[in-house]
Amino acid sequence: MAGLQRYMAALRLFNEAQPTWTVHEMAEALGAPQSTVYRTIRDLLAEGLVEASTDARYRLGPAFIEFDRLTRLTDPLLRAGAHVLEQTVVQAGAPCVGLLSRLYADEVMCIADRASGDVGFSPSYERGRPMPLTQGATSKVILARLPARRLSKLLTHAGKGEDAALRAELAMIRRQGFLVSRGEIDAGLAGLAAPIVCEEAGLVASLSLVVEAERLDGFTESRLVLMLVSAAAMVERALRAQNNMPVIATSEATKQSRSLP
Amino acid sequence: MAGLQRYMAALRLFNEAQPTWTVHEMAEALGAPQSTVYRTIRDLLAEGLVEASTDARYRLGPAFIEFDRLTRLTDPLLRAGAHVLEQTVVQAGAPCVGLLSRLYADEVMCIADRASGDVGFSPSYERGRPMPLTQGATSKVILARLPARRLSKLLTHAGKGEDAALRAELAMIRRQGFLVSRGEIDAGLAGLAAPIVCEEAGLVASLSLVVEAERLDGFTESRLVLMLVSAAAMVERALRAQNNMPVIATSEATKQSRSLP
DNA sequence: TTATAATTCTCAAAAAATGAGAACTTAATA
DNA sequence: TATTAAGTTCTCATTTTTTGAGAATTATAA
Repeated sequence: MAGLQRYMAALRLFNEAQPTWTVHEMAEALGAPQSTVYRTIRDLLAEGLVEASTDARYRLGPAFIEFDRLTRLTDPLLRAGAHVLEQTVVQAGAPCVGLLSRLYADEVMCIADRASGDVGFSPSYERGRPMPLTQGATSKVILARLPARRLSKLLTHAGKGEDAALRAELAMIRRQGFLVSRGEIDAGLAGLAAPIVCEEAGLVASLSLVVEAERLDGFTESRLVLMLVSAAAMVERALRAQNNMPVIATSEATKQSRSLP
Repeated sequence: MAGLQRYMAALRLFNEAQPTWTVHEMAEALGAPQSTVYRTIRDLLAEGLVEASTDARYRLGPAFIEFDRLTRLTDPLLRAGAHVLEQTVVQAGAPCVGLLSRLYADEVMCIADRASGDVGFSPSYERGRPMPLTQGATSKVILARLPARRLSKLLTHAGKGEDAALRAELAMIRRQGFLVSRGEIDAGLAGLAAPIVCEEAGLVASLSLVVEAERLDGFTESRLVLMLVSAAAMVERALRAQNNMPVIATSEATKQSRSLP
């Protein structure tokens, strides 16, 4: 393996299940000789992408925290949606976690989460954690609004190309404009999601709420869905406003977007 | 330039001041032909480290959010300190921002920040933003506790190797065990910081609070300093506890390190 | 100390990156 | 629709880097 791939293959070894690795372990996992892995690690160390732990182990380094901040400042969905996300959680008026999520490779990843002050649970969807494409309201509203070609490719890749039930469900979600699911990801929790689509930016995402399923009576469900759909529309408008002006926020751009009704 | 450096040089172009770049701009900035830059970008795209923006521009990609989460789950200082940080901010009983910070290359970077509910300011120190080594309480308490050799190297590198006043101040901080500074980073704000040192982990960091300078009367200052110093000690203990129980608890590693005094 | 593990270094062979420009795509325009 | 122009990928001979095996060196622990 060559170039960037070699380095990324090494970095991708570090995961929740095994957050620290020895050179020996990495060499085994990558099928490469130790001398090569040492060289790889040396380069990654120099860039702050990994750092030495104890006992000759290595872990991911602080550079990611720096780049994460820049991503946070840069990502159009975050810039457009962070404020709405916060409002949504506050206005939900019940213990809940709000999520902004998007496609990431062949999965869906939450890029911002915001809990109300009083939550006693933590959903599997959380900032930076890739989640399955075809499970949960958060993911499925995104799938439902994907361009046909992109969807087909993704589903095929996920081995769900022939799943007629899923296709039908996605069509239903597209008509309905939102989705509520119960216990599909976490037992006892319900997800409510609305899609966020911005053609100009080639962006399909979702705004969702996770609440305790038993607290979600019919009235609350309707109220939260209405709120979510409106909030998603606000994010869409903010995205469009962004697109009509450069990403680099000059003071003028800031003024303009603030003056929108 | 070769290997990882080439890719990182490209990624490091993306910053707060210019968060999106065209290939043409990058080629100019890197002093490389466009064909080379296109290849670099193609590789970075494939890994999710950059993504296409509008108008043939590129921005940092979502992979950093994923790695950031793993870093958050992995970093010993975060694991040991996140809870104490939250407690500290709550117990401060005044509008404030709490920070956990550490060395990062030749700078100091906050790796966790936590605002009390009622803050009306945002300090320059924030999660993921590299800050100068020699300014602000947050940075200076770290410098003060660095091993002599490391400190000299860093100061020389920063062009402050001969700064006798700084040396004297650091000696004072070392004796005192904390530092309070006013307006050194942000006008109108004060920083209070205590060092966090864990030899076993080769770690020197700081726990700090940022408050409005005018609200910081003598009594409050003493109270907050006491609290910070205690909180820092708690983080240190948590770090030591972690070190006796490696992140991956293989039975052998556990046995070995537990036998440490 | 000695032993053991961790890390860096050496070298020729193999593989990959380079740069200039041609070729191809895409989006906007006349 | 034809025509640009801009963006992106491709081609190929040359240069540069990476590779792997093991030796050499440097920490670390008994």
